Amino acid sequence: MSDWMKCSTPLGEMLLASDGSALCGAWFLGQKYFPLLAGWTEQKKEQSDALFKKAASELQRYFGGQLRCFTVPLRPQGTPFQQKVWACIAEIGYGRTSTYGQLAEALGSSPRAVGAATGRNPLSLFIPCHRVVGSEGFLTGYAGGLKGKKALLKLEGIQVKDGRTAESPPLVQPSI
Amino acid sequence: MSDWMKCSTPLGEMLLASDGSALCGAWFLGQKYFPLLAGWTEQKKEQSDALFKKAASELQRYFGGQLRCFTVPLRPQGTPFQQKVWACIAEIGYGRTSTYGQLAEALGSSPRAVGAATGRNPLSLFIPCHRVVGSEGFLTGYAGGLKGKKALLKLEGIQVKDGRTAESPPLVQPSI
DNA sequence: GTTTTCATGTCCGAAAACGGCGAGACATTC
DNA sequence: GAATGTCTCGCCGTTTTCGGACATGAAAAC
Repeated sequence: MSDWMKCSTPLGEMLLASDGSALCGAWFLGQKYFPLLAGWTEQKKEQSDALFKKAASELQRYFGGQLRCFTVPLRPQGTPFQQKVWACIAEIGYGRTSTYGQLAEALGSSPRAVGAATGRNPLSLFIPCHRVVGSEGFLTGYAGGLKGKKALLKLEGIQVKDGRTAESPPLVQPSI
Repeated sequence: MSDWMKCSTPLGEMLLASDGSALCGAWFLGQKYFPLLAGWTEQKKEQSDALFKKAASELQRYFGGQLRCFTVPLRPQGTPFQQKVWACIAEIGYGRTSTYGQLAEALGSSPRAVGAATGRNPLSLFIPCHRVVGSEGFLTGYAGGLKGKKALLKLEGIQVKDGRTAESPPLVQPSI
């Protein structure tokens, strides 16, 4: 149950998906995990349109450096564990980073599992998984490519040098 | 998401479950397949109460021989295939029987698969799976015990002798 | 410094096991 | 010959099991 639209960003084209009342997908074209959603009733079309409009506008402002916190309603779909991971990631503030290990500890899970769940994030950018890096600050992976991850971190004011973030052990931090 | 109540019948105690707007479970205590339903909001309590009242009353009249067709709204939960099987079973009229094989043929499936789905019927009595017997009329199985199945068939006017129904090849028949 | 080795939790796909059956093949009775 | 009984095998949807694959990290070995 989903409507979708394309939307272009400095990192390449994205696909936005809505379930009628909230954003449930934001993928880079051609990224690895790309669930195809099915089923769709005409009636939700209008609400989706409004949603997309807002999402696209927020993206634009984000990339312009004029927005630090998304307000589109989000409803990512996944397993209970994945939802928990994504919820944790959502709390990492703009310009901040956290590590797979830290998230794992907070969740009483393992870094590996967190990594896997992070990789399935259906809401690139909106759920800021680009703010999650390896324990030593290495970027390790991103749906939009490591170059994309680097660009995003730089946009948010985080130095990336030699493939890793500058500040040694990054900290979790609630958003403003 | 379900509220429930106990209810006693000549075949033993039953548990009735509601999802707030329809009956979604009617199990004999201690039967094999007994899905535990979770989650429940207070607000649906009242509707459920009315539902249960009606269900219990219909059961009583059914056992008294004064009711041949249940009218409580049903919403059994199961896989698509199970739903189809249960829908088929629901069409076997009072005092009639069908076989696993006949149902299988009607569904383009196999007797074995139909048997399995029948065994998971969450709405004993309301979905009259006691009217489904083996190809030779043998009773083969029932959540409330074979004795219960026999008693129900007898109540509906079907002879059971030597563990099998009298009329040789039973027929499918729409309810009145 | 590196590199290797291992432990880890979760998810996914494939494969196997399991039924509230039935039909056909035989053997065994009258 | 029937009429009965036992056996085997096919049937097909579900459930269970198992084996990898991972956007990791910590410790041990060079």
